[in-house]
Amino acid sequence: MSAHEAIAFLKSRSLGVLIEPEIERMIMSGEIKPGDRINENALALRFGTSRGPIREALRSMEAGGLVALVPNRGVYVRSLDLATACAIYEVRAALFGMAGRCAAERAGAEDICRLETLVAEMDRAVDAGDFETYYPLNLAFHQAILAASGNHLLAAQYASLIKQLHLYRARSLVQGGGLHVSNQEHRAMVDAIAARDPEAASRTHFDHVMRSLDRLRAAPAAHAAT
Amino acid sequence: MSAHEAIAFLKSRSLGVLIEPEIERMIMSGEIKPGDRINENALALRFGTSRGPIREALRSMEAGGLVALVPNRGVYVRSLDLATACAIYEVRAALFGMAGRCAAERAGAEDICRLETLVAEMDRAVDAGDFETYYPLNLAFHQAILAASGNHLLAAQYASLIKQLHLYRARSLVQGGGLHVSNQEHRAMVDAIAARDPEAASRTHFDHVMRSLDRLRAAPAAHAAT
DNA sequence: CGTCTGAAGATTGTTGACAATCGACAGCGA
DNA sequence: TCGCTGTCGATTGTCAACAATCTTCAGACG
Repeated sequence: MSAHEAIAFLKSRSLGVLIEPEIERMIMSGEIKPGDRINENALALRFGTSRGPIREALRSMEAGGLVALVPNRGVYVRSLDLATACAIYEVRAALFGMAGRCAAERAGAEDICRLETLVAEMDRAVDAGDFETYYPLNLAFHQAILAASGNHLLAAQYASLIKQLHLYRARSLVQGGGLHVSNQEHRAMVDAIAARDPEAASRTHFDHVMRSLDRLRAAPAAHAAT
Repeated sequence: MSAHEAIAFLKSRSLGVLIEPEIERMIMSGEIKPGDRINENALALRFGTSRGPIREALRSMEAGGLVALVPNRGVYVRSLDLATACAIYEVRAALFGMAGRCAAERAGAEDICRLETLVAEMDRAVDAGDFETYYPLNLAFHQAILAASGNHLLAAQYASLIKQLHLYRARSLVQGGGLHVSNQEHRAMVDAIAARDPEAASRTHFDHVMRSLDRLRAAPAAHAAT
């Protein structure tokens, strides 16, 4: 498969496309923080390219909501306030509800099996108090549902929202709230999918995200002014 | 206000940003058709710029799902097959359901008033058999609901999906199906919002789009192979 | 007659340089 | 001392040119 990889690498050779996920990684890892200005020259120097591909990558990321373009002043990593984060959660809830509904209608046996396995593993992690294991399992669980929905656009849009949520200043609070043990909800979700009950699946998935939104709203407004 | 406009024009001066909606218009108007290849030189010549801003605009549009980038071969106007169009409809239904729910919770009196006015006008257009009037009213009605939802992201994502749907080859069929007089559904939607009933609003809005999806699926597969 | 090879033309991907704009700072005046 | 103005450095926006790649098409070969 190394030949395939090499071909794929050569195929995807347009520096802008290659650079974009790298800049995304820099944002997600915290190397560049929300509100920071991005210097095109510095990035070009870092990646050993000219500014053209950098600008292309940034324009693509702007459409994805990760950065904001300010004319004649450069691109800034977007910084989300509470209201915007809540708006994202609402959209996310709508998408996730639909994902549950579609999964209930279309999930294959192996999809359901995988979901049940993940819930079981999360149960074990919760019992052991091992949140280090729980968190990635939780991510994998949500992604497995999106995959089971059979709707690629749905999955892509959802992933885009998750990325944007990383730009919320007080996201640690959200993550902390997310660790709120909600595996009972997860089990209800899988049960609805396994029962092929689209309505129940839609409701449980939707409510699952909306409860996170409630926790987000209830969290102390610990975001500093810019 | 001409001074303000001039200032706004100067402010937004980055050719890429200015060019992007222009290319969109060319696609929406059918000047460029789905599947067509876009020649950067031709566009640059047409707009009197160099290829740089053109490429930036295209990269942004690619993120919006209007065009597809094929390495070393150029950008193509995306062409949607039936399955992809259905996937878009599903996401659209999810978003629109959420929009109805939010509108039921947050719409102002003037929002509801506007919605009722639009439904009344559509009623009149239907009675008169004036579909030429009905169609833009229908668009305005949907947009008014998105505005009443108070969620800008929701409105933006919805608008993006509508644009993408224009790329479906047999979209005339969809539009024809859309002209299927559904003003009773519209009235039910507004009633649910006016009654401040989020659940009913969510359901009516969601079903409204899903019924369009059913019509789309039922339509004869009149799309030619590429 | 069909297929393969190779060169020509066209188009994309990328670069470095130039012009325009913005923010900061020193200097001047009240 | 405070506010205004003009200049300087830094950065963005844009361009024209170069290199690499792909497509096309003519011609040779089996």
